[in-house]
Amino acid sequence: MAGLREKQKADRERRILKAAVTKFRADGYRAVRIEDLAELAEVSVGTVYNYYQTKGDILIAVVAMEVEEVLASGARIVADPPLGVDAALLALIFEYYDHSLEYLSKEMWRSAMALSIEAPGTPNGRRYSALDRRLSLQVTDLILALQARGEVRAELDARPLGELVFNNLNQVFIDFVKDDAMTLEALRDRVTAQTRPLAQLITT
Amino acid sequence: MAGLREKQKADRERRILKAAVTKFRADGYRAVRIEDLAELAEVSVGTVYNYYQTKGDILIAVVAMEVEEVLASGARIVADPPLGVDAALLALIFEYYDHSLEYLSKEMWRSAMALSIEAPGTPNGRRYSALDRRLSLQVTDLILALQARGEVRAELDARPLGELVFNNLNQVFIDFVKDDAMTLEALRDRVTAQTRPLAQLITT
DNA sequence: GAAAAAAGTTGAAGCTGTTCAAATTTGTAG
DNA sequence: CTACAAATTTGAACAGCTTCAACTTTTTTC
Repeated sequence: MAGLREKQKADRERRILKAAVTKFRADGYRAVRIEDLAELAEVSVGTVYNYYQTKGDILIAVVAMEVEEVLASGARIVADPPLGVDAALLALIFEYYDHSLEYLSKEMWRSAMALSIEAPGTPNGRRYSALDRRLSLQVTDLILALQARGEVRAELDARPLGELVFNNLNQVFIDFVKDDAMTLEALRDRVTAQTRPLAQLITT
Repeated sequence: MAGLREKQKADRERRILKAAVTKFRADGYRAVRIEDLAELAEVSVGTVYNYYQTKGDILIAVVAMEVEEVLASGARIVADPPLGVDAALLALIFEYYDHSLEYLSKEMWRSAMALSIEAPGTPNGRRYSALDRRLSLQVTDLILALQARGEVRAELDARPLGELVFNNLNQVFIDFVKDDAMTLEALRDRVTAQTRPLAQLITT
């Protein structure tokens, strides 16, 4: 089919998303007004709301692209983890962390996290939470892979362990984006201090 | 001194805070307008802003009262923890959880958490983060107490371990307030599944 | 006790996310 | 090609948080 209408629709949505990525990174999520996005995307304010339910919805769409990439990178590590429990866990965690600021500023992360907590029932919030869950499952998958290789004690239940590790790395990441002065290196150091002793405890 | 001015000032602040507690619990943080608080407290909208910087600031003040109480309860457990590493850790965690909904609804928690993440530099955000830090330190203190009693391996560093346990209980609590259908019992079960194996690993 | 200064209160105006009824554009039928 | 229907766009209107210049109350000064 690909009628004129469909083509224009897809084009408008693309333009709005592109405007959002550009503006959010340049001026920060907070400072950007819907009117600014509409102007840059060459549509009206009402049209923006035709494609995205709220301002937060636009941000989540941007964040989701980033997290999908990270999940793909993580899958490669789970498929063939480095030797050693601590090395494997930290490789996955650093993969998450190191890519985190590639497309998103700390301010954008803060806003996205705040949105997902404040409005968990909305499509936005659900979408963000679903991504979190997939990240958590990926950590569990890694532990399962390490158990299969005989590196992690077989009697331990991988699921709660994976959740524990993910919850910790996620909370440390929250602290990281809350503090504009904190470097990626400091972030790595902190998570290492907490993850390594655990890794040693669960190693066979 | 206690001049008339000081007395009226303290009285107004008290009335605003009381109005906030009442209204937030009754109608939810989101639904309450500053105008509603002003009306109930018998002041003008402008006066509310004279005592609190933002709407979020009022919420943080309410939440802070709650967390202070929880810290006091927690201190009693740290002073004389139950026997057994898992029992002691879970006693402290349950103390936190069980009191959490006494004065605050899930919606209020969500809003407060979102605020602290979104605006970490404001007095509000800093205040909330400081409370989190004190909670985290309390968990570390408990582990130190258990080490002193010889129940936790002496060679383990209590600080990162305490942070790990706190980060996990905090993240699980976030998931709890994000899901209106989740019960306190389910919350306890989840944190137990994750904390107990760790407790066993660190036990002497 | 009156006048001046200091502190605090007030509510209308400003700003920005969101809604919705009218207008426009695109697709379809005869 | 014209008339009609369906889908989409539009921007003015609305709501609620926040600001601030004018006003009121309390304190200080003489």
